[in-house]
Amino acid sequence: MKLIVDRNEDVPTAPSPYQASCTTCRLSSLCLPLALEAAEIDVLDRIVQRSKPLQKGQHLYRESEHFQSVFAVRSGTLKAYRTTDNGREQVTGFYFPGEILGMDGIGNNRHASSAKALETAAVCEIPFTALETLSAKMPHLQRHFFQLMSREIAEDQQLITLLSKSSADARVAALLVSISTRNARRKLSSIRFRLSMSRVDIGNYLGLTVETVSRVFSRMQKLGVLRVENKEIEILDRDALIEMADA
Amino acid sequence: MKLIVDRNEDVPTAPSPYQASCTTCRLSSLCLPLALEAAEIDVLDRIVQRSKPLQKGQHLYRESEHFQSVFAVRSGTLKAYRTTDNGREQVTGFYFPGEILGMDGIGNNRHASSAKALETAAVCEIPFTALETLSAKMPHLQRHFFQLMSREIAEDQQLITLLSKSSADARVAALLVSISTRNARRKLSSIRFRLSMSRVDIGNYLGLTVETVSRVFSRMQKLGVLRVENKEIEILDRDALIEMADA
DNA sequence: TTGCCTTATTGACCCAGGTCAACGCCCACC
DNA sequence: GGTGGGCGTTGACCTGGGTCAATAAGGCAA
Repeated sequence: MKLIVDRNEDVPTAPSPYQASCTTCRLSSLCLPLALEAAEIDVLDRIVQRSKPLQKGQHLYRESEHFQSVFAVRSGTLKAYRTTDNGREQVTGFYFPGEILGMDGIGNNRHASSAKALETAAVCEIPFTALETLSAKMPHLQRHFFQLMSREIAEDQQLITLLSKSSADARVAALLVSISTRNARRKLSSIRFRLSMSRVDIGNYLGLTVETVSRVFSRMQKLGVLRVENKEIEILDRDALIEMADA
Repeated sequence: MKLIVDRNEDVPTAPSPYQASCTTCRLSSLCLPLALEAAEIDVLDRIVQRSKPLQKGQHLYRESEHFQSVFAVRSGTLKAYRTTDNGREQVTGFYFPGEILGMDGIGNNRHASSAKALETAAVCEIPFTALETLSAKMPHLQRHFFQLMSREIAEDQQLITLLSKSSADARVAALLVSISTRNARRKLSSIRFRLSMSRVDIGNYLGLTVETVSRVFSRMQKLGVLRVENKEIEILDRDALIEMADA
Protein backbone atom coordinates (compact mmCIF):
# COMPACT_ATOMS: atom_id res chain seq x y z
CA MET A 1 0.00 0.00 0.00
CA LYS A 2 1.17 3.47 -0.90
CA LEU A 3 1.46 6.22 1.62
CA ILE A 4 -0.74 9.09 0.61
CA VAL A 5 1.11 12.34 0.82
CA ASP A 6 0.08 15.91 0.25
CA ARG A 7 2.41 16.97 -2.48
CA ASN A 8 3.56 20.53 -2.61
CA GLU A 9 2.90 21.62 -6.13
CA ASP A 10 3.89 25.26 -5.67
CA VAL A 11 2.19 26.23 -8.88
CA PRO A 12 2.47 29.94 -9.67
CA THR A 13 -1.00 31.42 -9.40
CA ALA A 14 -0.66 34.11 -12.04
CA PRO A 15 -1.34 33.37 -15.69
CA SER A 16 1.71 34.79 -17.47
CA PRO A 17 4.62 32.41 -18.18
CA TYR A 18 6.81 31.63 -15.13
CA GLN A 19 5.15 34.63 -13.62
CA ALA A 20 4.84 35.43 -9.98
CA SER A 21 5.66 38.38 -7.84
CA CYS A 22 7.21 38.58 -4.41
CA THR A 23 4.08 40.32 -3.21
CA THR A 24 1.78 37.44 -4.07
CA CYS A 25 4.29 34.62 -3.51
CA ARG A 26 3.19 32.48 -0.63
CA LEU A 27 6.82 31.85 0.28
CA SER A 28 7.57 35.52 0.88
CA SER A 29 7.39 35.01 4.62
CA LEU A 30 10.39 32.65 4.47
CA CYS A 31 12.33 34.15 1.66
CA LEU A 32 14.13 37.43 1.06
CA PRO A 33 11.04 39.67 1.38
CA LEU A 34 10.71 38.66 5.01
CA ALA A 35 11.07 41.76 7.16
CA LEU A 36 10.46 44.12 4.28
CA GLU A 37 7.57 46.54 3.98
CA ALA A 38 5.14 46.37 1.07
CA ALA A 39 6.79 49.25 -0.80
CA GLU A 40 10.22 47.69 -0.32
CA ILE A 41 9.01 44.34 -1.59
CA ASP A 42 7.94 46.03 -4.80
CA VAL A 43 11.43 47.41 -5.29
CA LEU A 44 12.99 44.02 -4.63
CA ASP A 45 10.48 42.46 -6.95
CA ARG A 46 11.76 44.54 -9.82
CA ILE A 47 15.25 43.02 -9.71
CA VAL A 48 14.11 39.42 -9.34
CA GLN A 49 14.18 37.38 -12.53
CA ARG A 50 11.95 34.38 -13.06
CA SER A 51 12.64 31.97 -15.84
CA LYS A 52 11.50 28.64 -17.11
CA PRO A 53 11.62 25.76 -14.65
CA LEU A 54 14.60 23.44 -14.45
CA GLN A 55 14.07 19.84 -15.43
CA LYS A 56 15.21 17.05 -13.15
CA GLY A 57 18.99 16.69 -13.43
CA GLN A 58 19.49 20.11 -14.96
CA HIS A 59 22.11 22.44 -13.49
CA LEU A 60 21.32 25.86 -12.12
CA TYR A 61 25.00 26.74 -11.96
CA ARG A 62 28.29 24.90 -11.85
CA GLU A 63 31.29 25.08 -9.59
CA SER A 64 33.87 27.71 -10.61
CA GLU A 65 31.49 29.40 -13.05
CA HIS A 66 31.38 33.17 -12.83
CA PHE A 67 29.14 34.18 -9.95
CA GLN A 68 26.39 36.62 -10.77
CA SER A 69 23.29 35.81 -8.78
CA VAL A 70 21.91 34.05 -5.80
CA PHE A 71 18.72 32.04 -6.22
CA ALA A 72 15.56 31.45 -4.26
CA VAL A 73 13.79 28.15 -4.69
CA ARG A 74 10.17 28.60 -5.71
CA SER A 75 9.25 24.94 -6.16
CA GLY A 76 10.99 21.59 -6.28
CA THR A 77 14.28 20.66 -4.64
CA LEU A 78 17.89 21.24 -5.56
CA LYS A 79 21.12 19.80 -4.27
CA ALA A 80 24.41 21.67 -4.01
CA TYR A 81 27.61 19.70 -4.34
CA ARG A 82 31.29 20.18 -4.92
CA THR A 83 33.83 17.96 -6.59
CA THR A 84 37.02 17.22 -4.68
CA ASP A 85 40.49 17.28 -6.21
CA ASN A 86 40.41 13.53 -6.52
CA GLY A 87 37.10 13.60 -8.36
CA ARG A 88 34.81 12.55 -5.54
CA GLU A 89 31.47 14.33 -5.31
CA GLN A 90 30.29 15.80 -2.01
CA VAL A 91 26.73 16.97 -1.51
CA THR A 92 26.82 20.06 0.69
CA GLY A 93 23.15 20.81 0.97
CA PHE A 94 19.57 20.33 -0.13
CA TYR A 95 17.43 23.37 -0.90
CA PHE A 96 13.66 23.51 -0.57
CA PRO A 97 11.12 26.18 -1.57
CA GLY A 98 11.72 29.48 0.19
CA GLU A 99 15.42 28.80 0.69
CA ILE A 100 18.30 30.71 -0.85
CA LEU A 101 21.29 29.11 -2.53
CA GLY A 102 24.42 30.31 -4.23
CA MET A 103 25.75 32.48 -1.43
CA ASP A 104 29.01 30.56 -1.33
CA GLY A 105 29.95 32.19 -4.63
CA ILE A 106 30.10 35.75 -3.35
CA GLY A 107 33.51 35.34 -1.75
CA ASN A 108 35.54 34.81 -4.89
CA ASN A 109 33.12 35.82 -7.62
CA ARG A 110 32.81 32.24 -8.71
CA HIS A 111 30.50 29.52 -7.54
CA ALA A 112 32.09 27.33 -4.89
CA SER A 113 29.66 24.52 -5.63
CA SER A 114 27.32 23.23 -8.33
CA ALA A 115 23.54 23.17 -8.02
CA LYS A 116 21.35 20.60 -9.71
CA ALA A 117 17.58 20.06 -9.72
CA LEU A 118 16.48 16.83 -8.03
CA GLU A 119 13.06 17.16 -9.65
CA THR A 120 11.37 19.80 -11.77
CA ALA A 121 12.12 23.02 -9.98
CA ALA A 122 11.45 26.72 -10.37
CA VAL A 123 13.79 29.36 -8.99
CA CYS A 124 13.93 33.13 -8.74
CA GLU A 125 17.21 34.63 -9.79
CA ILE A 126 18.46 37.58 -7.77
CA PRO A 127 21.34 39.40 -9.47
CA PHE A 128 23.85 40.07 -6.73
CA THR A 129 25.08 43.52 -7.71
CA ALA A 130 21.51 44.73 -7.81
CA LEU A 131 20.90 43.13 -4.44
CA GLU A 132 23.97 44.89 -3.06
CA THR A 133 22.83 48.27 -4.34
CA LEU A 134 19.40 47.71 -2.91
CA SER A 135 20.81 46.53 0.41
CA ALA A 136 22.75 49.74 0.84
CA LYS A 137 19.48 51.63 0.48
CA MET A 138 17.25 49.30 2.48
CA PRO A 139 18.65 48.55 5.91
CA HIS A 140 16.09 45.82 6.50
CA LEU A 141 17.20 44.03 3.40
CA GLN A 142 20.87 44.35 4.24
CA ARG A 143 20.22 43.05 7.72
CA HIS A 144 18.16 40.18 6.45
CA PHE A 145 20.72 39.12 3.92
CA PHE A 146 23.47 39.21 6.53
CA GLN A 147 21.23 37.02 8.64
CA LEU A 148 20.60 34.55 5.86
CA MET A 149 24.33 34.15 5.28
CA SER A 150 24.99 33.83 8.97
CA ARG A 151 22.38 31.11 9.27
CA GLU A 152 23.95 29.24 6.42
CA ILE A 153 27.22 29.33 8.38
CA ALA A 154 25.50 28.12 11.53
CA GLU A 155 23.80 25.31 9.62
CA ASP A 156 27.03 24.21 8.02
CA GLN A 157 28.55 24.10 11.49
CA GLN A 158 25.74 21.89 12.61
CA LEU A 159 26.46 19.54 9.73
CA ILE A 160 30.14 19.61 10.65
CA THR A 161 29.21 18.56 14.16
CA LEU A 162 27.03 15.79 12.79
CA LEU A 163 29.69 14.46 10.45
CA SER A 164 32.43 14.70 12.98
CA LYS A 165 31.30 12.11 15.47
CA SER A 166 27.72 10.96 15.16
CA SER A 167 26.68 7.42 14.34
CA ALA A 168 24.97 6.49 11.11
CA ASP A 169 21.63 6.36 12.92
CA ALA A 170 22.09 9.85 14.33
CA ARG A 171 22.99 11.26 10.93
CA VAL A 172 19.95 9.88 9.18
CA ALA A 173 17.69 10.86 12.06
CA ALA A 174 19.06 14.41 12.00
CA LEU A 175 18.41 14.76 8.27
CA LEU A 176 14.85 13.52 8.62
CA VAL A 177 14.18 15.90 11.52
CA SER A 178 15.63 18.73 9.46
CA ILE A 179 13.42 17.98 6.47
CA SER A 180 10.43 17.56 8.73
CA THR A 181 11.04 20.94 10.36
CA ARG A 182 11.55 22.68 7.06
CA ASN A 183 8.34 21.16 5.74
CA ALA A 184 6.49 22.51 8.74
CA ARG A 185 7.80 26.02 8.01
CA ARG A 186 6.25 25.70 4.59
CA LYS A 187 2.97 24.53 6.10
CA LEU A 188 3.39 21.03 4.73
CA SER A 189 3.11 17.86 6.71
CA SER A 190 6.02 17.37 9.07
CA ILE A 191 5.33 13.67 9.48
CA ARG A 192 4.64 12.44 5.98
CA PHE A 193 6.64 13.47 2.99
CA ARG A 194 8.38 12.31 -0.12
CA LEU A 195 12.16 12.33 -0.23
CA SER A 196 13.12 14.08 -3.42
CA MET A 197 16.71 12.89 -3.19
CA SER A 198 18.06 9.41 -3.86
CA ARG A 199 19.69 7.18 -1.25
CA VAL A 200 22.98 7.89 -2.96
CA ASP A 201 22.54 11.63 -2.38
CA ILE A 202 21.50 11.09 1.22
CA GLY A 203 24.52 8.90 1.86
CA ASN A 204 26.84 11.29 0.14
CA TYR A 205 25.48 14.24 2.12
CA LEU A 206 25.77 12.37 5.41
CA GLY A 207 29.12 10.76 4.74
CA LEU A 208 27.68 7.25 4.58
CA THR A 209 27.34 4.59 1.89
CA VAL A 210 24.03 3.79 0.25
CA GLU A 211 24.01 0.42 1.96
CA THR A 212 24.30 1.97 5.38
CA VAL A 213 21.51 4.47 4.69
CA SER A 214 19.32 1.62 3.54
CA ARG A 215 20.11 -0.43 6.63
CA VAL A 216 19.37 2.51 8.92
CA PHE A 217 15.98 3.01 7.27
CA SER A 218 15.20 -0.69 7.71
CA ARG A 219 16.33 -0.64 11.33
CA MET A 220 14.25 2.44 12.15
CA GLN A 221 11.26 0.87 10.50
CA LYS A 222 11.74 -2.28 12.54
CA LEU A 223 11.88 -0.12 15.68
CA GLY A 224 8.59 1.52 14.75
CA VAL A 225 10.11 4.97 14.45
CA LEU A 226 9.51 5.33 10.73
CA ARG A 227 7.47 3.91 7.95
CA VAL A 228 9.44 3.80 4.74
CA GLU A 229 8.06 2.97 1.34
CA ASN A 230 10.59 3.83 -1.30
CA LYS A 231 10.77 7.60 -1.20
CA GLU A 232 7.69 8.06 0.94
CA ILE A 233 8.47 8.59 4.60
CA GLU A 234 6.14 8.61 7.54
CA ILE A 235 7.53 9.57 10.92
CA LEU A 236 5.77 7.47 13.53
CA ASP A 237 7.69 8.58 16.60
CA ARG A 238 9.13 12.04 16.20
CA ASP A 239 10.46 12.21 19.75
CA ALA A 240 12.39 9.00 19.31
CA LEU A 241 13.80 10.35 16.07
CA ILE A 242 14.93 13.57 17.74
CA GLU A 243 16.42 11.47 20.52
CA MET A 244 18.38 9.41 17.99
CA ALA A 245 19.58 12.54 16.20
CA ASP A 246 21.80 13.57 19.06
CA ALA A 247 23.03 10.25 20.29
CA MET B 1 66.98 19.26 19.64
CA LYS B 2 64.32 21.93 19.42
CA LEU B 3 63.07 23.27 16.15
CA ILE B 4 63.78 26.97 16.00
CA VAL B 5 60.74 28.84 14.84
CA ASP B 6 60.09 32.46 14.09
CA ARG B 7 57.29 33.27 16.48
CA ASN B 8 54.73 35.83 15.54
CA GLU B 9 54.64 38.21 18.43
CA ASP B 10 52.23 40.72 16.92
CA VAL B 11 53.12 43.35 19.46
CA PRO B 12 51.22 46.60 18.97
CA THR B 13 53.71 49.22 17.91
CA ALA B 14 52.07 52.25 19.48
CA PRO B 15 52.69 53.15 23.13
CA SER B 16 49.17 53.59 24.55
CA PRO B 17 47.56 50.56 26.25
CA TYR B 18 46.17 47.93 23.82
CA GLN B 19 46.48 50.66 21.27
CA ALA B 20 46.65 50.21 17.58
CA SER B 21 44.80 51.61 14.64
CA CYS B 22 43.61 49.96 11.48
CA THR B 23 45.79 52.38 9.54
CA THR B 24 49.02 51.22 11.14
CA CYS B 25 48.01 47.61 11.75
CA ARG B 26 50.15 45.32 9.69
CA LEU B 27 47.20 42.93 9.32
CA SER B 28 45.01 45.48 7.57
CA SER B 29 45.68 43.88 4.23
CA LEU B 30 43.99 40.65 5.39
CA CYS B 31 41.38 42.03 7.71
CA LEU B 32 38.32 44.22 7.29
CA PRO B 33 40.15 47.31 5.99
CA LEU B 34 41.16 45.40 2.90
CA ALA B 35 39.65 47.10 -0.13
CA LEU B 36 38.97 50.33 1.74
CA GLU B 37 40.52 53.69 0.97
CA ALA B 38 42.55 55.57 3.57
CA ALA B 39 39.69 57.89 4.49
CA GLU B 40 37.31 54.98 4.82
CA ILE B 41 39.73 53.10 7.05
CA ASP B 42 39.72 56.05 9.43
CA VAL B 43 35.95 55.89 9.69
CA LEU B 44 36.04 52.17 10.32
CA ASP B 45 38.80 52.68 12.82
CA ARG B 46 36.53 54.83 14.93
CA ILE B 47 34.03 52.05 15.59
CA VAL B 48 36.62 49.38 16.38
CA GLN B 49 37.19 48.70 20.07
CA ARG B 50 40.45 47.33 21.38
CA SER B 51 40.65 45.93 24.85
CA LYS B 52 43.00 44.06 27.08
CA PRO B 53 44.32 40.78 25.72
CA LEU B 54 42.65 37.50 26.57
CA GLN B 55 44.59 35.03 28.65
CA LYS B 56 44.93 31.44 27.54
CA GLY B 57 41.68 29.61 28.21
CA GLN B 58 39.63 32.79 28.55
CA HIS B 59 36.39 33.11 26.59
CA LEU B 60 35.73 35.86 24.09
CA TYR B 61 32.05 34.97 23.94
CA ARG B 62 29.90 31.97 24.71
CA GLU B 63 27.28 30.09 22.76
CA SER B 64 23.76 31.53 23.06
CA GLU B 65 24.98 34.79 24.58
CA HIS B 66 23.48 37.93 23.11
CA PHE B 67 25.29 38.76 19.89
CA GLN B 68 26.66 42.26 19.63
CA SER B 69 29.96 42.25 17.78
CA VAL B 70 32.19 40.35 15.47
CA PHE B 71 35.89 40.17 16.28
CA ALA B 72 39.14 40.39 14.38
CA VAL B 73 42.12 38.50 15.76
CA ARG B 74 45.10 40.78 16.29
CA SER B 75 47.46 38.25 17.86
CA GLY B 76 47.33 34.73 19.23
CA THR B 77 44.88 32.00 18.26
CA LEU B 78 41.31 31.24 19.23
CA LYS B 79 39.12 28.23 18.74
CA ALA B 80 35.38 28.30 18.14
CA TYR B 81 33.32 25.39 19.36
CA ARG B 82 29.75 24.40 20.02
CA THR B 83 28.28 22.03 22.54
CA THR B 84 25.87 19.40 21.26
CA ASP B 85 22.62 18.48 22.96
CA ASN B 86 24.25 15.47 24.51
CA GLY B 87 27.09 17.56 25.94
CA ARG B 88 29.80 16.73 23.45
CA GLU B 89 32.05 19.56 22.37
CA GLN B 90 32.74 20.18 18.69
CA VAL B 91 35.51 22.51 17.55
CA THR B 92 34.26 24.32 14.45
CA GLY B 93 37.28 26.44 13.64
CA PHE B 94 40.63 27.94 14.57
CA TYR B 95 41.18 31.66 14.10
CA PHE B 96 44.54 33.27 13.43
CA PRO B 97 45.61 36.94 13.28
CA GLY B 98 43.81 38.87 10.55
CA GLU B 99 40.79 36.54 10.60
CA ILE B 100 37.25 37.44 11.64
CA LEU B 101 35.12 35.38 13.99
CA GLY B 102 31.65 35.60 15.46
CA MET B 103 29.75 35.93 12.19
CA ASP B 104 27.64 32.88 13.01
CA GLY B 105 25.86 34.96 15.64
CA ILE B 106 24.27 37.45 13.24
CA GLY B 107 21.50 35.10 12.16
CA ASN B 108 19.66 34.84 15.43
CA ASN B 109 21.17 37.64 17.47
CA ARG B 110 22.91 35.13 19.67
CA HIS B 111 26.25 33.46 19.31
CA ALA B 112 25.96 30.05 17.67
CA SER B 113 29.31 28.98 19.11
CA SER B 114 31.74 29.80 21.90
CA ALA B 115 35.19 31.27 21.33
CA LYS B 116 38.15 30.62 23.61
CA ALA B 117 41.77 31.78 23.49
CA LEU B 118 44.28 28.96 22.91
CA GLU B 119 47.09 31.26 24.05
CA THR B 120 47.33 34.91 25.01
CA ALA B 121 45.40 36.69 22.31
CA ALA B 122 44.40 40.21 21.38
CA VAL B 123 41.26 40.96 19.41
CA CYS B 124 39.53 43.98 17.91
CA GLU B 125 35.85 44.19 18.65
CA ILE B 126 33.62 45.46 15.85
CA PRO B 127 30.12 46.31 17.06
CA PHE B 128 27.79 44.89 14.48
CA THR B 129 25.13 47.57 14.32
CA ALA B 130 27.83 50.16 13.73
CA LEU B 131 29.31 47.94 11.05
CA GLU B 132 25.90 47.64 9.41
CA THR B 133 25.38 51.39 9.38
CA LEU B 134 28.82 51.91 7.94
CA SER B 135 28.32 49.20 5.36
CA ALA B 136 25.23 50.93 4.02
CA LYS B 137 27.35 54.03 3.47
CA MET B 138 30.50 52.37 2.20
CA PRO B 139 29.83 49.97 -0.66
CA HIS B 140 33.35 48.57 -0.48
CA LEU B 141 32.87 47.63 3.12
CA GLN B 142 29.49 46.05 2.51
CA ARG B 143 30.88 44.06 -0.37
CA HIS B 144 33.89 42.97 1.62
CA PHE B 145 31.84 41.83 4.55
CA PHE B 146 29.52 39.84 2.28
CA GLN B 147 32.64 38.25 0.85
CA LEU B 148 34.05 37.39 4.25
CA MET B 149 30.84 35.66 5.23
CA SER B 150 30.67 33.86 1.92
CA ARG B 151 34.20 32.60 2.35
CA GLU B 152 33.36 31.31 5.78
CA ILE B 153 30.54 29.34 4.17
CA ALA B 154 32.85 28.00 1.48
CA GLU B 155 35.45 27.01 4.08
CA ASP B 156 32.88 25.24 6.20
CA GLN B 157 31.82 23.32 3.10
CA GLN B 158 35.39 22.30 2.57
CA LEU B 159 35.52 21.00 6.12
CA ILE B 160 32.25 19.16 5.51
CA THR B 161 33.82 17.50 2.51
CA LEU B 162 36.86 16.58 4.55
CA LEU B 163 34.85 15.11 7.41
CA SER B 164 32.47 13.28 5.16
CA LYS B 165 34.79 10.74 3.62
CA SER B 166 38.50 11.43 4.01
CA SER B 167 40.87 9.19 5.88
CA ALA B 168 42.56 10.23 9.10
CA ASP B 169 45.76 10.94 7.18
CA ALA B 170 43.96 13.18 4.71
CA ARG B 171 42.28 15.14 7.48
CA VAL B 172 45.47 15.86 9.37
CA ALA B 173 47.31 16.68 6.16
CA ALA B 174 44.56 19.10 5.13
CA LEU B 175 44.71 20.91 8.45
CA LEU B 176 48.47 21.29 8.25
CA VAL B 177 48.28 22.59 4.70
CA SER B 178 45.61 25.05 5.77
CA ILE B 179 47.68 26.36 8.67
CA SER B 180 50.72 26.53 6.45
CA THR B 181 48.86 28.57 3.84
CA ARG B 182 47.38 30.91 6.38
CA ASN B 183 50.82 31.45 7.88
CA ALA B 184 52.14 32.37 4.48
CA ARG B 185 49.42 34.99 4.09
CA ARG B 186 50.69 36.55 7.29
CA LYS B 187 54.25 36.46 6.02
CA LEU B 188 55.26 33.78 8.49
CA SER B 189 57.03 30.59 7.68
CA SER B 190 54.80 28.15 5.86
CA ILE B 191 57.03 25.20 6.65
CA ARG B 192 57.92 25.63 10.29
CA PHE B 193 55.44 26.66 12.92
CA ARG B 194 54.13 25.97 16.36
CA LEU B 195 50.69 24.41 16.75
CA SER B 196 48.85 26.55 19.23
CA MET B 197 46.14 23.94 19.70
CA SER B 198 46.37 20.68 21.60
CA ARG B 199 46.08 17.24 20.03
CA VAL B 200 42.67 17.00 21.66
CA ASP B 201 41.50 20.12 19.82
CA ILE B 202 42.93 18.91 16.55
CA GLY B 203 41.22 15.56 16.93
CA ASN B 204 37.97 17.17 17.91
CA TYR B 205 38.09 19.55 14.95
CA LEU B 206 38.87 16.74 12.51
CA GLY B 207 36.48 14.18 13.96
CA LEU B 208 39.29 11.92 15.19
CA THR B 209 40.52 10.74 18.56
CA VAL B 210 43.73 12.05 20.12
CA GLU B 211 45.30 8.65 19.66
CA THR B 212 44.65 8.66 15.94
CA VAL B 213 46.04 12.18 15.54
CA SER B 214 49.14 11.12 17.39
CA ARG B 215 49.53 8.02 15.26
CA VAL B 216 49.13 10.02 12.05
CA PHE B 217 51.84 12.43 13.16
CA SER B 218 54.15 9.52 13.94
CA ARG B 219 53.39 7.87 10.61
CA MET B 220 54.02 11.05 8.64
CA GLN B 221 57.24 11.56 10.50
CA LYS B 222 58.32 8.03 9.66
CA LEU B 223 57.52 8.73 6.00
CA GLY B 224 59.71 11.82 6.07
CA VAL B 225 56.85 14.17 5.29
CA LEU B 226 56.93 15.98 8.61
CA ARG B 227 59.16 16.62 11.53
CA VAL B 228 57.17 16.76 14.75
CA GLU B 229 58.52 17.79 18.09
CA ASN B 230 55.64 18.33 20.46
CA LYS B 231 53.88 21.38 19.14
CA GLU B 232 56.62 22.36 16.74
CA ILE B 233 56.00 21.24 13.18
CA GLU B 234 58.32 21.26 10.23
CA ILE B 235 56.93 20.34 6.85
CA LEU B 236 59.61 18.43 4.97
CA ASP B 237 57.65 17.52 1.87
CA ARG B 238 54.83 19.94 1.19
CA ASP B 239 53.85 18.32 -2.10
CA ALA B 240 53.45 14.94 -0.44
CA LEU B 241 51.35 16.57 2.25
CA ILE B 242 49.07 18.22 -0.31
CA GLU B 243 48.85 14.88 -2.08
CA MET B 244 47.78 13.18 1.14
CA ALA B 245 45.23 15.88 1.86
CA ASP B 246 43.01 14.84 -1.01
CA ALA B 247 43.41 11.10 -0.94
C1' DT C 1 64.75 20.87 42.49
C1' DT C 2 60.81 17.94 43.31
C1' DG C 3 56.44 16.44 42.45
C1' DC C 4 52.08 16.58 40.42
C1' DC C 5 49.09 16.97 36.71
C1' DT C 6 48.03 17.54 32.12
C1' DT C 7 49.21 16.19 27.39
C1' DA C 8 51.18 12.98 24.14
C1' DT C 9 52.64 8.43 22.49
C1' DT C 10 52.30 3.56 21.71
C1' DG C 11 50.28 -1.09 21.82
C1' DA C 12 46.45 -4.62 21.85
C1' DC C 13 42.00 -5.43 20.86
C1' DC C 14 37.25 -4.54 18.97
C1' DC C 15 33.37 -2.89 16.31
C1' DA C 16 30.62 0.31 13.24
C1' DG C 17 30.35 0.91 8.97
C1' DG C 18 32.68 0.08 4.44
C1' DT C 19 33.17 -3.27 0.58
C1' DC C 20 31.68 -6.77 -2.42
C1' DA C 21 28.15 -9.52 -4.25
C1' DA C 22 23.55 -11.10 -5.26
C1' DC C 23 19.00 -10.05 -5.96
C1' DG C 24 14.44 -7.71 -6.32
C1' DC C 25 11.67 -3.97 -7.75
C1' DC C 26 10.33 -0.02 -9.93
C1' DC C 27 9.42 2.65 -13.91
C1' DA C 28 10.71 4.53 -18.33
C1' DC C 29 10.96 3.53 -22.90
C1' DC C 30 10.09 0.81 -26.69
C1' DG D 1 2.74 -4.83 -21.83
C1' DG D 2 7.28 -6.42 -21.92
C1' DT D 3 12.01 -5.55 -20.80
C1' DG D 4 16.26 -3.27 -19.55
C1' DG D 5 18.69 -0.45 -16.50
C1' DG D 6 18.92 2.08 -12.61
C1' DC D 7 17.85 2.23 -7.69
C1' DG D 8 17.24 0.03 -3.29
C1' DT D 9 17.80 -3.85 -0.04
C1' DT D 10 20.08 -7.52 2.24
C1' DG D 11 23.87 -10.66 3.57
C1' DA D 12 28.84 -11.96 4.50
C1' DC D 13 33.06 -10.40 5.31
C1' DC D 14 36.88 -7.00 6.26
C1' DT D 15 39.29 -2.94 7.98
C1' DG D 16 40.28 1.84 9.70
C1' DG D 17 39.99 3.98 13.43
C1' DG D 18 37.86 3.88 18.14
C1' DT D 19 38.55 2.15 22.94
C1' DC D 20 41.15 0.92 26.82
C1' DA D 21 45.36 0.78 29.17
C1' DA D 22 50.05 1.62 30.24
C1' DT D 23 53.86 4.72 29.97
C1' DA D 24 56.45 8.82 28.91
C1' DA D 25 57.28 13.53 28.67
C1' DG D 26 56.44 18.29 29.44
C1' DG D 27 55.23 22.25 32.22
C1' DC D 28 54.15 24.70 36.21
C1' DA D 29 53.89 25.55 41.41
C1' DA D 30 55.95 25.57 45.52
